[in-house]
Amino acid sequence: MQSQNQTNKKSKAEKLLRKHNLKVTTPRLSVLSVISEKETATSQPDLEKVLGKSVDRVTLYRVLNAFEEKGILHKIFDLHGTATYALCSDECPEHIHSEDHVHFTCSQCNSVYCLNEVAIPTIKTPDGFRVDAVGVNAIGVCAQCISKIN
Amino acid sequence: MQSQNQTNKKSKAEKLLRKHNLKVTTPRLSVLSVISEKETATSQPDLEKVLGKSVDRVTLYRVLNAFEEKGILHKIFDLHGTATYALCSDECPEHIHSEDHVHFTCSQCNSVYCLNEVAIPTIKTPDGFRVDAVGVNAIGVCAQCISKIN
DNA sequence: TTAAGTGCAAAATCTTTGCAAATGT
DNA sequence: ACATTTGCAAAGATTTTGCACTTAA
Repeated sequence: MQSQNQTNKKSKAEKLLRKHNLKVTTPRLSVLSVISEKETATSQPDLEKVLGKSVDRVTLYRVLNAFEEKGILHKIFDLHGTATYALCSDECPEHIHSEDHVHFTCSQCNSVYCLNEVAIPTIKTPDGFRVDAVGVNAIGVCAQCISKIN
Repeated sequence: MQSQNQTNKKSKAEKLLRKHNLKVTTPRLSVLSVISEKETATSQPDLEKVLGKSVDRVTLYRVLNAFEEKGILHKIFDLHGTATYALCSDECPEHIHSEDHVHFTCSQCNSVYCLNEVAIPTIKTPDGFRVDAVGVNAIGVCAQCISKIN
């Protein structure tokens, strides 16, 4: 069952890469694996820690950039301006990242959750501004950290 | 009239500094001057450009950090993750920056506008999450850039 | 086979830290 | 006069670039 799961994930990742004309390589699979196993967006430093020396730092930069370009991942900045990455929910058109869902950032553990279920409110901006997308970032304490605090 | 304006601004800035127990120095006044003259949040690189060599880069870092700590400025990250700074609307409590207003980021010119007038909607998060603050970031095209496009 | 991708070394940036000199109160 | 703040130099960290070697298709 565990291995079944692994297999599924692996083939999913492979399909994803092929769909975007990216060659299936070890570093790319590793990155996808780490990111898709986490519920929260993963920061670049975290990725480096988890992947260790199995993936070169420079390669990591290039893999993440490629994934972002292709619309596989989207980049969110946490409270400290550190880049974090999460799988695009469905199909992000390349180079356009609407991010039209709510991000929740935990001020304790610094995790970024993508809350796809929560609806985005409509914002009325003044003037002659055109709004293309609205991102909502809630800051607070996530369930895990709340239990730790108590 | 111009000089009258200058004088007003100057004394305003001075009061602001004194209120927060910060000494009134040339670099600090320069930074406040640049930031308060712009309608949009100013990025650190922009500040460096405008201030030139009149203010040391390291000093700029420290001035901005001090201002953020004291609640004089708040820090927003633009689409590229670059730190930008804007005056806190009223009185931010020190060290806490709820940013309880809407930010509008122009995808053309990368400017960040603080829309103090627009109300923040209430977000209902699931689970056992505790929400402390909600930030809303609208992405689109600002009035100036729209006219350029046409 | 061959174009794409990786890893290493090295450059270019960005940010922080330590300390002596300058400045505001 | 004295604590703060500044500027410089230097350390640390982050990100980018160039190029030879490797690998997937």
